[in-house]
Amino acid sequence: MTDANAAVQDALASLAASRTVVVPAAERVADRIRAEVAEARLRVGARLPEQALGAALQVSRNTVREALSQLVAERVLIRVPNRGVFVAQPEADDIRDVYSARLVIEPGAIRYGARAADPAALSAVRAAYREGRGAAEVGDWTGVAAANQHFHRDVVALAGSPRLEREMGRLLAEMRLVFQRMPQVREFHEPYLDRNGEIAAMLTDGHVEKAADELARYLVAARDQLLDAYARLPGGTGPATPGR
Amino acid sequence: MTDANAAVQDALASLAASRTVVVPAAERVADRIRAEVAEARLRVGARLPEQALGAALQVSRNTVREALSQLVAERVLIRVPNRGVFVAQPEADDIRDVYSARLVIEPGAIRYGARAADPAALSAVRAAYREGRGAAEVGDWTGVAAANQHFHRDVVALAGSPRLEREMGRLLAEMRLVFQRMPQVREFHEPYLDRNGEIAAMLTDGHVEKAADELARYLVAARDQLLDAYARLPGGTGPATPGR
DNA sequence: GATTGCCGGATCGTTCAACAATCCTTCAAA
DNA sequence: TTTGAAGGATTGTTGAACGATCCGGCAATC
Repeated sequence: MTDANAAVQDALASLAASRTVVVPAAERVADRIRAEVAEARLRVGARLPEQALGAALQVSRNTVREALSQLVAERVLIRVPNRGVFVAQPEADDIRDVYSARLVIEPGAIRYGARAADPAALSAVRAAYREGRGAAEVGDWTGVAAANQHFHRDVVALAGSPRLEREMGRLLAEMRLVFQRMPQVREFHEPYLDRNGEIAAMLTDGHVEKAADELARYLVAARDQLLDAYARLPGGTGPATPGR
Repeated sequence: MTDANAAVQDALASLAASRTVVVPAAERVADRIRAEVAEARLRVGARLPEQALGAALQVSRNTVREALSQLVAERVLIRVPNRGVFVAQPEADDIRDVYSARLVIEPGAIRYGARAADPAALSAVRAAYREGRGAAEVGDWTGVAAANQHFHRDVVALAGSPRLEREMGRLLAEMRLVFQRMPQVREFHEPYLDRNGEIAAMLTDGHVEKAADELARYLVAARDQLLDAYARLPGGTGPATPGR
């Protein structure tokens, strides 16, 4: 390939990229709010008034509505008709449901996933475990929590299904909302770090059934620990959406 | 309980019900379009112009946009920025992805589902199989196809997770779009009817691992048969969204 | 005949203003 | 203390308008 052809190829690639970079305003607003929630700057139960949000972000109220609807579809927010949109506040039944879904998806991905024997996918699972180990060694428990999510995300990536990965992303976003109300990050993550390592090792050694069964037991234990802590929260576990 | 108390109770129940019956216009529009697609009156690739739709349904264009966005989030429609919204037209990669997801979720629900041993849930699976058997006996292959979807829906219900059931509903909606392009309903469903019955029997007999593994093989076979037929479609398998 | 450039029309994404409906809070009356 | 009414806030929807984008058709050029 000559230099002239390479230049044309570069220009075409750049043009194609520029065509995909234009992001509609509503999507930008949704991205922004999603990040605010994910980083816990927007707390569970917080109300997002359309008017104020439009003024703050310099977009019209209609655009805000579109963005909020997108996040409602992702279950990050919840819309109460005629009352407003709130950051979702998962309650005990939500936790049970999320774990019921994870209990099928995660061991299922290990046992039946199209990439369950793919060295690259397995390597990502191990890397996520090591990321958590590294964070724990410097006492960065927020980092341990993040790495734990990467671990579970990468387990589901064994499925080789973008659709399933997106749904898992939604479940993990809900888990982050759950943990917003849990100050004791260390308590909920430290006991599972070694278990992540064991599961990763079983996977690497090809013991998929053992790994799947161990992960199922792990998820049951984690769910029960969370439900126990939730039941002891101040203010109890009321409706999933508070008053304004 | 006296008659006067019963009347008050009735009135209160009626009032509570009326509070939940008010459906926002955008949601009614989305429900309407969803049904048109599910019943194949709106074909894959069809374009849905906002203006015309608003005039036809007597709602404003903004309300149409909200409804369309909801269906885009469900993957029933696909939005091409600045060009319009189209009924999604799954291509080969979409089929691969949907099956990769189902290959994890369905056997996973059998193996790890919270309701995998629940007699009522297992009874629903058997009933769906019998529904298909009944439809086949009168040559109603559309009915066989519908019963087949109920079968798979009810397998996933073994998970005991409303979130997972909703996601499965989306995957099944996509399968219906796939089959819109397949005139030979009988060919794609008849071979699997007996297999549905075998899986249901294994479940009833408590052979969950055998049932899960058989379902995985079934899904692989179904996927490969579909991909083979898709490759032979007239017009080939182009981009997932046609021109206007 | 094939390619390129321009123009017009259609319509999408967004904004704005307005209105009806709903809900919540506050205050006064019983 | 309870009930009812009024006021204010805001949500759901409508309609008009405008800028941006895209596509198709037509004419000019090679």
